[in-house]
Amino acid sequence: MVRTPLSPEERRRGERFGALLRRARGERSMVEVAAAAGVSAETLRKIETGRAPTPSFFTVAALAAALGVSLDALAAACAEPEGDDQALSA
Amino acid sequence: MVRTPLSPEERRRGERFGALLRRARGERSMVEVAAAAGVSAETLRKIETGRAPTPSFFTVAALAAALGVSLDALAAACAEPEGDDQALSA
DNA sequence: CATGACCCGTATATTAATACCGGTATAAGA
DNA sequence: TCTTATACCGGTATTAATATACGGGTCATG
Repeated sequence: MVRTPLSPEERRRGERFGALLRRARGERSMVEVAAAAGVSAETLRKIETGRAPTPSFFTVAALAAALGVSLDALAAACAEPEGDDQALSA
Repeated sequence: MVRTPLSPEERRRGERFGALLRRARGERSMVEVAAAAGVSAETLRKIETGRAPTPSFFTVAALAAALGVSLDALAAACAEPEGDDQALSA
C-alpha cells in the first residue's frame, strides 16, 4: 500500500474546512485574500470548494494569517462537524 | 509554470519546523507519537528531519494535538528564525 | 549478542499547487 | 437592450511533493 486514497470522511472534512475559510473570508474577494496570503487564487478556490481536501500546512497558515483566524480554531472547527455554526464568524 | 520547486528558504523553514516538532516530542519515541497522531513513523521522521518541508495541514494538526502544542505557536515559531530558542519547550 | 530507536535510500500511488480556457451570474454603463 | 467588468466555478494539464512501505545501516544500551 502506498498512500491510501483519501477516504470520503477526509474529503468531507476538506469540504468543511473550505467552507470555514470561505465564511472567514466574508466580503473580500478571492484574489484579494489569495494575494494577501501569497498563494494563487486557484489554490484558494480549490481549498474553499473542497477540491484540495488536505492542503499544505504553510498554505493554510498563510491564509489564516491573511484572514485573521486562528489555526487551532480552524483545526478544532473542522474536526467537529457539529457546533461549528458560528465558529470563526467574528 | 506549474508549481515552482521549493526554494531553499522554504526548505530551511521545513527544517526549522521539523526541529520544533522534535523538540516538542521530548523523550517520547517516534513510533509512540506517530501512533498517537495517527500517522506513520516514516512520515513523522521525514517531517522532523526536514525531508518533508511542506507537510499537510491535518497531518501537522494531528501531530500537534498528540504533542500538546499549539498550531499557531508552531507557525509563529518557524516563521521567525530568531527568538525560537525556548519556544514550545514547555 | 540482542534489542530498541533512529536514519537513509529507494519505490509508488495519490495529491498539491499552479496555470489556462471557458462558462455562469450579477451589476454597472452606454 | 447590449456591452463590459467583476467574481466565482468547472475541467484539464503539468510538475513537485506528500504519505506510505521495505530493506538495510548505525549507535547506544541491556
